[in-house]
Amino acid sequence: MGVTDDFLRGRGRQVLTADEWAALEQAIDRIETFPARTAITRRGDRVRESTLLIEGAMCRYLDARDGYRQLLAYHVPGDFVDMHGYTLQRLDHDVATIVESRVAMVAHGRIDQIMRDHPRLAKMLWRSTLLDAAMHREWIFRLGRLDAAGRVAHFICEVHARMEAIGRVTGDVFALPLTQQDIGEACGLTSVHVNRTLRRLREEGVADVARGEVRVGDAARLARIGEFDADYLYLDTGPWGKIDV
Amino acid sequence: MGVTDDFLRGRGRQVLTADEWAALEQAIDRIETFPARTAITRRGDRVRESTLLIEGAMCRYLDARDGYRQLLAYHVPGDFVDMHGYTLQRLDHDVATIVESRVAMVAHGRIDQIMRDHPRLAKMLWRSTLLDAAMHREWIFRLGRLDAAGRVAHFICEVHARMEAIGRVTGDVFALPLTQQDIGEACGLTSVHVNRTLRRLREEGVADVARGEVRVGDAARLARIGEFDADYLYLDTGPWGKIDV
DNA sequence: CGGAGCGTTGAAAGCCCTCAACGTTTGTGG
DNA sequence: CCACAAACGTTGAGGGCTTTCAACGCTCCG
Repeated sequence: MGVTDDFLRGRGRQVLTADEWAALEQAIDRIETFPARTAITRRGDRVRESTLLIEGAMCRYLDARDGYRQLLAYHVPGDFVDMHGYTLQRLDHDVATIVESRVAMVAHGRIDQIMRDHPRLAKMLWRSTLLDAAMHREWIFRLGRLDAAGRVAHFICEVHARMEAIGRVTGDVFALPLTQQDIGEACGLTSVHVNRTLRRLREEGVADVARGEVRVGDAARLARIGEFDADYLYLDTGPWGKIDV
Repeated sequence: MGVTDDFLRGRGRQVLTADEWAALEQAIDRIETFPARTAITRRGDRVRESTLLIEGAMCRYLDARDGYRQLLAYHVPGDFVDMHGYTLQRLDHDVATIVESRVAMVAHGRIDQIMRDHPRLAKMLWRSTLLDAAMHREWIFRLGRLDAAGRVAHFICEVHARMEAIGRVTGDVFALPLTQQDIGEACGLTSVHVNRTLRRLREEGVADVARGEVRVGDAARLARIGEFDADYLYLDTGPWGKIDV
């Protein structure tokens, strides 16, 4: 059982052929550990390898002129953080750790090999980038159509579902090592308003976000506030989408 | 010169091998025409083919509880509108035409063949979905960090750049067959406020949006208002990203 | 020519931001 | 182990941007 096990966990982990499994494991060049709050890649950088998050938490963001930033994605263990860099070559945003994180580095040359020799596996990597896009779409919806409570609730719901999928929810509690400022940057809100919003959610028994943890008090209500439907995470179909190439 | 020529135009159109060209052309099952304002696919639908927009304008969107919708993407000729459906199988959003549109239908079975036999071509299709994701990210930024004028300006800049790339800008004018309501749905604004915002942009000579057309008066100023940088469209690297598989 | 959809404008209300101050937690070095 | 500083969290007041509500003009098409 190698590090790619994380990539498959919670994604259905259907049968990999021995060949495919080996190709995925061998694609990993090395494991690296980055400290908390560290930028891994900058917008415009040419990238020659992609990173699979094994342990920790990471994010992607764009900077605005006024110094604030907009989070684009939040990453949990098992996520390919910048697989899109394989084909696009240059990143259009920054990538950073939230807490100390262990990541597997995958050289793009290895992915070329997978593209040539393992079309099913290639399709799975493609799929991981499409899930990113699906989450992006839901973030657009969140920012465009929901009010502060809805945005925060939607964000919590998403992370909850994804943490659940990788077995990192204990009871109704899961880790969310973000400051209120971070949550604001994800939801297009100021940290002050995030504070007020979290207080309301807490007072109403919907969710308690504090000290890097979330305790979900009323998941159904939280989902309703955030107009959340986990469909877009495609948790049911697994990494292969039940089809063959 | 077949219909896929559109797909390649403005994307750099590097050399395709004769085989790859043929595979792409043969992947097209048929051409269909849909009337204006018609939903092509609904959220949750299982899809077995993808659509390449040849002529017209299309969009993708999510519905909110209150009846309003949030646009997720705007599509111009040459865009693969739902290539992600190939791997995800089921759509997480609706797809519709804006005006009457001619589209090429590509059966997913044909893409399976391309995955097996034409890794370079497969990588180009993958790439097209990654460009979608890059645009999604920029939409997140737009909604999360910009005010009304910034959002509208950013949106206009994006469409301008993409229309330019496919040779559909004449002077400083290009087609944008959207109502103010549509623009609001793209930018997370009400149509009333879009109206006021467009008036201001018009009065200041920055851009004139009316009667389904945009006349860009001051592109530099427009880009500054929208904090727009076309990097994320990857117009320079072309469909192949200058690498080989 | 009539109607429906779209565009335009004004007034008032609401949500979120800004600014400011203070309390709390965390981490670090003496 | 304590002290201190820095970052984070909390709360209040006031202001601004956008929404809501409403009315009316315009355009286009049947």
